Amino acid sequence: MLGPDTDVKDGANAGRSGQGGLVGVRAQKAAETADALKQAAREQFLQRGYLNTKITDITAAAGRATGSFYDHFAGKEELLQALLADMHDAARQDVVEQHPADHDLTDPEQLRAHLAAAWQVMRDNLPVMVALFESAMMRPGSGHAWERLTTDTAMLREHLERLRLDGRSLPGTPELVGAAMGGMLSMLAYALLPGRSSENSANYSDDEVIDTLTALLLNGLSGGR
Amino acid sequence: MLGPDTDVKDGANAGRSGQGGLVGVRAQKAAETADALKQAAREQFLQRGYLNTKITDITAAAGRATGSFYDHFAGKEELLQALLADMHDAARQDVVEQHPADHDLTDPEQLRAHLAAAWQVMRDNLPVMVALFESAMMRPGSGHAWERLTTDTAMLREHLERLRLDGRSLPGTPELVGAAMGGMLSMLAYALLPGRSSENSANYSDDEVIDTLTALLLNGLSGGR
DNA sequence: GTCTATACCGGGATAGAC
DNA sequence: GTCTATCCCGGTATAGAC
Repeated sequence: MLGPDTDVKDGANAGRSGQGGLVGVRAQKAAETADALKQAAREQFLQRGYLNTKITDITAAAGRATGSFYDHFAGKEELLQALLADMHDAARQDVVEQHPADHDLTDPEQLRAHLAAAWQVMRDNLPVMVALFESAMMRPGSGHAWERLTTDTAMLREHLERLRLDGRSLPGTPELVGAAMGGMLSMLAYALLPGRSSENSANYSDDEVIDTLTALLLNGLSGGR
Repeated sequence: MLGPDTDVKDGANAGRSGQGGLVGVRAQKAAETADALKQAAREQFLQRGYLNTKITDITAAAGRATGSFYDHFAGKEELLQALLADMHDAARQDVVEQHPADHDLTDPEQLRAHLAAAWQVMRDNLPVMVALFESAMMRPGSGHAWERLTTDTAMLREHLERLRLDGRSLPGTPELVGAAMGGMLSMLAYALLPGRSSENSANYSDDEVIDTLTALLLNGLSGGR
């Protein structure tokens, strides 16, 4: 459970070594190392944070030598991009297939479903989320933070624009409202999700958080009255 | 406009140098240097971010030598604490005097006033806010982020608790709702405030932001209907 | 492909002259 | 009190052996 599996998986391919199939045994081992590094990076990012994680932390956790890192990635930044790409690949189909017909964020069930989905995505990809969060927070005034906020809430914004087209009046521009909602969501996620429940003083279940956000965003503090 | 004023202000006191009054001329010069360093730090934190700012950036901006820094502060962290203390001192009376009688966040005017006040405080103390934000974001899972979120929204939480005592039903626990609101606010502030308007793609006036947040928090997406 | 060993550098922190 | 000069460490990145 500690390190990623280091056992060689190319047994089927390695019956005759040296000769090598078209794929290449070495290439497979290389891919394994790259994967091990990525997996170790995820663990480390979550535990120490992205900025605090040193290259040596990653290689050590992966059980590889320091120098090996640079055989696969140019640096920490590039590794993060790779993780991001993996995440997108994995998320692509999910999003597409379960994002069907109507969108009305005014409907309690739909709003809740959207919030829950977003929350789940963040939970499932915490290491990457944390890393992106930190790297975006790094340059105030550069617009990076705002950029992330708007791109991450693109889907949300579309729904809000649809609402507006349907003649509903929004609290503000779809962009700003979406950013506000997204900021709220990601800030809470960053504050609550990464903590091991024992140590963290806050003890809210996912359901409780999502229920609260749904109620707040749906009817505000006045509770619809 | 570049560096802080280096002209000596103790002219009234320095008529006879060497002898020295009870205050001490050197002590005054020292205080000036400390102030210059703090002021320079604020500028640098805002421009480069807290984590990116090197000691040498601060001393250079203050027009002092590197070594001088350590005659006044043990390190960057301690400097930040000093800035924080200054901010609290300055903010103390303002908060106390203009925070009178009734609190009903359900009242549009009062909610707006509270949001506007919070926004203004953040704007007025951007460098410190940015620094605290970054340093809190640094250790995921440590609870630091959650801690900041809850302490920063202590006042908000109290108001919410009062609401609840008055029999109003809230979207969730005061703590969680307050954290959500605070997260939304600080995230937006971090994303919007530090940008020089020209470069940043987002161009929202303070009023527009506050109006939007007021409407969103008051009645939610459904707009009270 | 992966290792060990090491060069290299940014930046924090200190010593001692002025 | 402040400066200059320097030490020193953590951490990145590379070279070359295996």
